[in-house]
Amino acid sequence: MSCKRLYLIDGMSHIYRAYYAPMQRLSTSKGLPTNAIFGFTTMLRKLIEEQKPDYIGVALDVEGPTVRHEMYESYKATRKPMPEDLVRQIPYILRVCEAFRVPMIGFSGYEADDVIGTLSRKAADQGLAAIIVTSDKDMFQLVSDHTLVLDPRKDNLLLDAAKVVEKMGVKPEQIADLLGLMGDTIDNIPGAPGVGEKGAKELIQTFGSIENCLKNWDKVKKKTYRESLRDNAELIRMSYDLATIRRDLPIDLDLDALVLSEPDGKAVFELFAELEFKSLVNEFRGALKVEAPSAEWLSGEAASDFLSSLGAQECFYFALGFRRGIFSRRVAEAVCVQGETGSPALVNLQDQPVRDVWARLMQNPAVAKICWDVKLAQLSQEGRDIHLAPRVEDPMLMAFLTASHIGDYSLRRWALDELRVALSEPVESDQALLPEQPREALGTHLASEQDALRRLFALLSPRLEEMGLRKVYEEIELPLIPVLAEMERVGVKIDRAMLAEMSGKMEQELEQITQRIYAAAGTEFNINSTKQLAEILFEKLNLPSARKTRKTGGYSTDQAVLEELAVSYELPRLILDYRQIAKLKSTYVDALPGLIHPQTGRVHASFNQTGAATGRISSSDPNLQNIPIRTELGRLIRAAFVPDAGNVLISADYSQVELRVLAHLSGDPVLIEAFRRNQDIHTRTAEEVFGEAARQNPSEFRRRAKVINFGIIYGLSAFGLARQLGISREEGQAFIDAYFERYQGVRVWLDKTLEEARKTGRVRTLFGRVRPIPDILTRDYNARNFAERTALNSPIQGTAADIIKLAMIRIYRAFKNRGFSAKITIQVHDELVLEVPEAESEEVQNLVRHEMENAGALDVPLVVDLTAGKNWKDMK
DNA sequence: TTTCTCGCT
DNA sequence: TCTGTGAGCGAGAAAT
Repeated sequence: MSCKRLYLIDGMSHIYRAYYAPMQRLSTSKGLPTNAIFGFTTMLRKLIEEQKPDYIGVALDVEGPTVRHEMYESYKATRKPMPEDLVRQIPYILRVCEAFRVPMIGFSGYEADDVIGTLSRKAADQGLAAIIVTSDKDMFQLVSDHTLVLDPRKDNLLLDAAKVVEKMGVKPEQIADLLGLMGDTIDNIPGAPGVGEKGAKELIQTFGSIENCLKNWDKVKKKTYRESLRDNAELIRMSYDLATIRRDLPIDLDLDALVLSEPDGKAVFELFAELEFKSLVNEFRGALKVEAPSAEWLSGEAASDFLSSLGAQECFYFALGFRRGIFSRRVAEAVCVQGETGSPALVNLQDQPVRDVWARLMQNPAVAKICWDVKLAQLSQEGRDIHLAPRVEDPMLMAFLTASHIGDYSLRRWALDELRVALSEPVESDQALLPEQPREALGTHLASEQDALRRLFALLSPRLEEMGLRKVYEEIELPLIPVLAEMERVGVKIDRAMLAEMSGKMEQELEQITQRIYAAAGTEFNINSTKQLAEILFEKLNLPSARKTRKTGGYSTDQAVLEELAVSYELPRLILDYRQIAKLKSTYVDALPGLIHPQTGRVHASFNQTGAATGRISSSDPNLQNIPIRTELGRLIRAAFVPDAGNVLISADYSQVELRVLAHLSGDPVLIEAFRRNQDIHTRTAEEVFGEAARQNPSEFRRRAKVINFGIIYGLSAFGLARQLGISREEGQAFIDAYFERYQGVRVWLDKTLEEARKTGRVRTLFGRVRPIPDILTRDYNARNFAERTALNSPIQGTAADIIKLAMIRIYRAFKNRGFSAKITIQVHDELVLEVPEAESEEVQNLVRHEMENAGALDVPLVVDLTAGKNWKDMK
């Protein structure tokens, strides 16, 4: 087609389809659903890009009754009102159209269909091709030589008159007749009673139109149709009118307004940022003007004078520029600093005299040092003897505390979301930053980071206050920074030779198992590939497949599935053996030696303070919180974690800390009494729930009670409990009922916590840490259930996390105060591992026990189990 | 980059 | 009646 093309988008049809599309739930961190907005946006962009329209417009319904309602009061009466979480998205969809400069057209009293009908006719009159973008069959009646229908859901299927006949069995101009007879349940158009799709098609094909059918009703063979036509002429005519799209509304075809134009980049960027469409934001990032605050490079005396002058201020803000050192650890080499008053300035930290002044400033307790990620600032400067001393402020931790469900606490993300500032990529290299990097680019970047963190601090500090988080921030998170920094700096010693030996043995064993697997499978394949394995098991060997994977629907080959199969077949058992060894070898035995620092000879993992929404600490590079212990083979790896000569490892473990927290939070008398008497909690639960049976077979019923006790903390269902214990759902429910019968305080607390979540949208730990629960009232069944479990688990897990954090701070301070050289080296949620000079061991053990047991002040005692040893495996 | 699997509390 | 049904993490390998 050589003539210009006008694309008329049926807005309502796309909005509804986007909303109901089987896409994963999409919503912003603030809880605004965005699935329909996202779907609509994707459709719009794809259409523009692929079709390159000359003219484009979106037709939308206008609120209020239409001529069709006047015609027939039941019109669309069966249609449910627009779902509330779609209603909320409509204004944003309008903003998407606006930002992309796609005109929206509606006409009061009529529907979007009528607007499209009218504009497509006018376009045809002017020699344009009109392309109606819709998935709605009603629109087929508009198809002609100059008007086509495009269905973007069906791979851009373009329908002309011939295709309509093929699909519907009638010509485009007969579609309204067809619909008039068969009716439409969605729009509640009645049609001819007793005549459905099949009958309507036949009648129209025979008689050509509704009028002709009515005229010749007596010639119809089938009795029901004949009588329906005879008795319902009025109804049928009205139905025809309802189904007929108007093509004569008094609206102009203003082609100048419909010309496809460039999107409003800034508006698109800001809208996508607000909607948290990450990839789309990136695409439009360039459109945003970065108003880079300017900062001047100072050197020599000017730099020293500037830094000295900051010592007299109340606070200063700084952003560091990093070079990448060993294992990607960062080394600070430049900094942009701004006082509470005055302009920012840039300083090269490679200059020794300047650095000395900077080091003194960093230790000046009179001035507050404000920086995004203080622990990183600390660790990236320690090689240069620069240490941060109180007071410090860390807006990153404020961000974490005020929005712990977000999960991303990069300055970049927060500058984007809260300030609508798109930071440039960080300037980082393996070389020295200066003079490698142009001073200008580095300076601009650091200045914009510094400016962003200063503004975020101003924003987040009051928010912290409003949310009642000041105490957690000042008494837990800030004091924890130096504790974690020291853990990372000290690291842990790994016995490289021991791991090398293990690796060799495992290699041999894997080789043997591999051969047996190939023999059992009858072919060689990549055992690590779940896809290839599934093919062998379930297609080649035809073993019964139990489950599909969640995302791609492939056959699952996880442990549970293989265990099940291993009862009857050899191959799955071999795979399980292989997997265990391969996992341990690749993840631990072979990976750990590579992380030993060449200078310290130790492994320095990161302990991330913002890694878990509940307030737990996470560990990475390597993760020291998942070193094996459950299996004998895995446990051997712990023997490679050793102290330096003359030192000993001490492990201090909270006993049942989460159930004790539950006892305190719920105030349940039975639970509290059990802990006050220092009873075995699983045995006690077994006796409470199962009564006499538990005394007959204590070990079995203790096992069941243990599953229930942990299940309660995680929000277990009858189904889950049944699966875990291999019992029926009904039995599972009976156990849960029996549990709550005995622990009524727990039931009350769970209900109260859910109520709080529903009322406030958040839950809190004992110490006030907040976890927002945005999905607690959503209509999405799965999402809501998930939110409920989160709401119940977070206060428990989070309070336990608060307690051990407080204990760590107390221990750290006590060590400093009393001059011990003992160091905390690892934290595993309810366990601390310390490296201690043998001479200090006994005193330190007493100290650690005391500080840990008194960190919580719960209504039940906190109990700590202490062990010591020459490696992390053999602890006694 | 995403998916699957599996190590820990 | 059924849906899908236990929290929080990080890492390696394969597939995309």
